[in-house]
Amino acid sequence: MNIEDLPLEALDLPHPAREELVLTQVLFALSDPTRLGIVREIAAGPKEMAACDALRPDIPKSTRSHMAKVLRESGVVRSEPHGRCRLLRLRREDLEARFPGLLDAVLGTASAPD
Amino acid sequence: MNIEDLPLEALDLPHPAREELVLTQVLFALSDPTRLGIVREIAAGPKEMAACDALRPDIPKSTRSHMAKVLRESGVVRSEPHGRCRLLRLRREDLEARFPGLLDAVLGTASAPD
DNA sequence: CTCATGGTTCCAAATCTTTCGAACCATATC
DNA sequence: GATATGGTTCGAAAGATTTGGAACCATGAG
Repeated sequence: MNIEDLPLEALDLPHPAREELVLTQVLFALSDPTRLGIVREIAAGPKEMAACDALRPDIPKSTRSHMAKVLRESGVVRSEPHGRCRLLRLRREDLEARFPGLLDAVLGTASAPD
Repeated sequence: MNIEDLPLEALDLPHPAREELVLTQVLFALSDPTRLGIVREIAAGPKEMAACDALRPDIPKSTRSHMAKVLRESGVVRSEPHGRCRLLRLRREDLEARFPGLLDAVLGTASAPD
């Protein structure tokens, strides 16, 4: 059974359903360089929050958590418990369904100097 | 001679050059419902600021001007003097060159309820 | 069970954005 | 030239977002 098939309620933090995604909120979530950096990092596959370079240096826990929250609440990312860590997964299919081509366009752009 | 061919310095307000466009700034400019509304309105062709529905109701001049400014400074829009008015023009080619597919993806989405 | 780790929540401070009045500027029309 | 119109700029107030410390929670490892 795949995590995608679980009802969203099964996860311990609230995630918007696909139909609830709002374009302006998604654009806002992606409009911050650090958050966009996280998204780029998990584009190739899910990644533990603790392993994200964009979150690592010396950023306090609460700040990192807040960044993940903005991505989660906008529906860009799914955050699932994974042992002691949290796995961040890009909600590719949901985003593609609601906003076709958007993610590819955003990720397709060379990352520097954003 | 086309406005597109003029050096940016020829316009009375500063516009970033194509190479200077920054993805996160563009996304931020588009992440506000009113500003996105303006962009949708000028997607089919340039439009006078004064004719934009998104700006019309009872919004004070200074507020409207500020909204146009955010779009202009991020490079989403070119604002050219046009008689007494100002013509807003979507910087399609520049955006397409820097962020291929982004604008289509953003505009392709049904506008409601964003 | 105990501890370390990774993360969340709550809260307050700092920062950034938005809003809008007032003053001002430019163009078009009379 | 005078006036009306559409817009900019400035500055201040209101509102949102971001940052980070402290307390807390859950899981995995010992």
